[in-house]
Amino acid sequence: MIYKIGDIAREMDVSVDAIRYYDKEGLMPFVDRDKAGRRVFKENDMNFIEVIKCMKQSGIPVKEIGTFIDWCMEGDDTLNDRFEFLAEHEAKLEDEIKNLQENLAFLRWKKWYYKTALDAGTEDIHFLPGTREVDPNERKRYEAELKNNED
Amino acid sequence: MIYKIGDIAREMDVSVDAIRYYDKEGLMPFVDRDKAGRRVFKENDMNFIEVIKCMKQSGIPVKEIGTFIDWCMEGDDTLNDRFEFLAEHEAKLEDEIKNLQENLAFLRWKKWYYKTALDAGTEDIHFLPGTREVDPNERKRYEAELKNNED
DNA sequence: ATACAACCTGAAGTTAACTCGAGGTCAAGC
DNA sequence: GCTTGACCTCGAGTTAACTTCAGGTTGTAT
Repeated sequence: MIYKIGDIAREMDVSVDAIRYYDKEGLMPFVDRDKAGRRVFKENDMNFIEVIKCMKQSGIPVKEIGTFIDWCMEGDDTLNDRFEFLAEHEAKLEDEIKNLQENLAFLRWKKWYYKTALDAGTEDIHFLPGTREVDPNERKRYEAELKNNED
Repeated sequence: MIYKIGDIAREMDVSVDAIRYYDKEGLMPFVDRDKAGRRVFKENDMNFIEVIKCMKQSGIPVKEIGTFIDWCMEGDDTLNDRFEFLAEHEAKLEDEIKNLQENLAFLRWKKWYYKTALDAGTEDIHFLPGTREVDPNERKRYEAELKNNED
């Protein structure tokens, strides 16, 4: 089975132009061409495409992915480099996920803040009396309500 | 308690220039100035700073954060807009986290791939005999090993 | 046979989010 | 009184990752 650039773009969920850009930046040294000069991707190339897609989505810059792919082309001498690269980015991704989960918790508390304000018809319910300053205890009130709903 | 731009930069973990940029882009209409023209952040401003930090880290573009902050300045008429904004980004963030977790799982399988290759001294152990094409069964072998280690 | 969609290249353009440089103000410490 | 560090503005420069444009080739369906 072979694939054309459009198939790859669909598979990676990016534009055809983006694929050409990746290729130009050295992410696809494995790609063949047909006699008209069109890119032809083989079945085994899909392993690389999967790797590139994953790394892109994980926020690894194109140049770094290029380094990794270069190593893949060089053979067994670079096995350790590749392993360390992955281990490093595994750790980074773990951190990022943890951070995003904290951000998500924060967004949820703010959502509660606005839901309750909306129910009351005004944000005043969260302010210190007579001011427009947020009562520092409101967050605790939310956390308590959260715990309460865990039954 | 009041804070200066350097304090805010440290708190948000970005450069002082970045804070000035955010301000210029309309993210900080609440900030006061001292008589020398220096930015002065009040205790209540820290609520906004927290929101901005969270949204930035969640990947929300500066312009969109600006829209949200504008709504905050406008009062109770925009409560619903703000609630919907948060609900929308909550959903996006949930999706992104799910996606990153899948990417993390993929990175881990690739790490296993290279660890085993490293132990064997060659990537050949993952190739179909006589080729340089990855054996499609290798991933299943990894998954099986994963399950096995769950004891 | 001709239209059309899908592919190609090279070069220029775009956008977001900073970053840097030049030139200046101000308060505190020596 | 003078230096130093933290702040200021304005405007230009940078970078990554595409995107768009102009002009051209192919293979297939009507």
